[in-house]
Amino acid sequence: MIENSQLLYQCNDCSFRKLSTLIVAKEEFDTMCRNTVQLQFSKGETIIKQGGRATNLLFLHRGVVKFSYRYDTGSNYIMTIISGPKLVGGANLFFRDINIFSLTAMEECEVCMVDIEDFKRLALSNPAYVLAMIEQAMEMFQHSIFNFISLAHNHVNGRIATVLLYLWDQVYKDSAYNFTVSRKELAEFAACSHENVINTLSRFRREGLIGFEGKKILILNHEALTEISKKG
Amino acid sequence: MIENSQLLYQCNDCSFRKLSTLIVAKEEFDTMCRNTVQLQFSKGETIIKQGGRATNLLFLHRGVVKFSYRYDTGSNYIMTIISGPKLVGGANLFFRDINIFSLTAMEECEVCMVDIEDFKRLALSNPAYVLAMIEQAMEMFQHSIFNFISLAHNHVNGRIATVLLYLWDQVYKDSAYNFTVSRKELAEFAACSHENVINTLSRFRREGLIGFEGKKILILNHEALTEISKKG
DNA sequence: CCTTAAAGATGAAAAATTTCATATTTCAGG
DNA sequence: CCTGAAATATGAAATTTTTCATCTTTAAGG
Repeated sequence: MIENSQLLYQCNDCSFRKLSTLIVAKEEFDTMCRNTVQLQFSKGETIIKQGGRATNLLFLHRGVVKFSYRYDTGSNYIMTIISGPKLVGGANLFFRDINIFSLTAMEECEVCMVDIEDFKRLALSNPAYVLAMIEQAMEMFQHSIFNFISLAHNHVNGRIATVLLYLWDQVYKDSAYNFTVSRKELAEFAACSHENVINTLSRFRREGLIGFEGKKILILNHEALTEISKKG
Repeated sequence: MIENSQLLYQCNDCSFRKLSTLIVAKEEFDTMCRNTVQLQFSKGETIIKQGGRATNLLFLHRGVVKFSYRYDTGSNYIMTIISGPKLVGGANLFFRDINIFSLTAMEECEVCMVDIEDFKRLALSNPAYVLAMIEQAMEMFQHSIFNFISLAHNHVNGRIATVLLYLWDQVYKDSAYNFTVSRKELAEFAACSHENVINTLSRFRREGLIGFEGKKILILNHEALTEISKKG
């Protein structure tokens, strides 16, 4: 457990700790966390910077973050968006020294940064723990892959439908946050121009597939969108 | 070691065994392989079928294979192409029961199929071995990711350049095989129509960037192609 | 409350891409 | 050697997508 009087919340409530201590002893887990820091990030803040050193394993307690890749030309591509509580940093943190992507808070986020060496120390004495953590990280990866497949196969229509459904079903459903991703971010996620996103969203709204409530996006016809996501 | 008088080749020469026994004892490795089978696949044969059960860890000794995803509509997308010797099946085999992709031989292939339960048994007693294997599998994954990023960001020009360079640098260079991927397969890899591949390859040839030698594709101007891969 | 910047919206022109029609080449099998 | 299927090639029409110009709305700061 983290020894700090100014903790944002108590480690007893931590879902990462609960999950981990199903496999490793509480004492072992708390030893791993002796260099761990709890951090808070506001909307738009960079948590991990592309090109920087990967020295921590990251657990997202609360909030929504995006993984993005930036080109020399300045354009961005969003690989995936996820909400906590979830282990992040399997793909780009586990076994690479340098971060491939940036990680940016899309909502107020609470994060624990575990020292990667402390994690490896525990991992080497607990093979089952490694397997469980990798499985966690893979889950996130698999979602990105299906998004990529949609990208490779579908036209913008289908790509935007896929992205909307993913965000609705996997990220914002049952979450305290509103589904309020900007058109520009949706464009970076669906890999098209932001004008195309704006047009497509307008059309989806005219057709009654989605609705707007202020900045919030609502899925009104899940089946029809699923159909578009698959076929078009 | 596999006890079989009709082995395609001897386990003493196996690079998977050499790599593994840097970390685990020879006896442990050979115990893991007691249910392992050596198999040979001809060009076009399916090694692993999308939707089928994932019961084996796969080591590609020799040959070239493609990972592909098939839609209900019948269209294919090639996720990546790799050449042996390499561990395959990290992403779709390690921690999923059902294969997400198909694996198809693009050349004569020699493969060892290790029972996943036998692997897990060894893994649970050797955490360092898990880490090493995951790292192997991640390497392959990272290549797919950069290909996906090119897909998301570039026009067909750049995507085809990226794919050609990847195949030339990572798959066919220093290999006994010829770079003879069909236009249709290149299209499935670069996510565009095969006509577009044909046109683009013709243009690249006219501009002296690539050359054909029978069915074989040659990269003539690596720098120029790299430029296109980055900027276009 | 005003000002300004950013986000959202719309339509037309330009560019990229796919589809389709058609032709040629290659290659395996009878 | 012939034949048919598959791969390669080419060009034009149709479609999709981006780019650009312009405008409105929203949100934040002074």
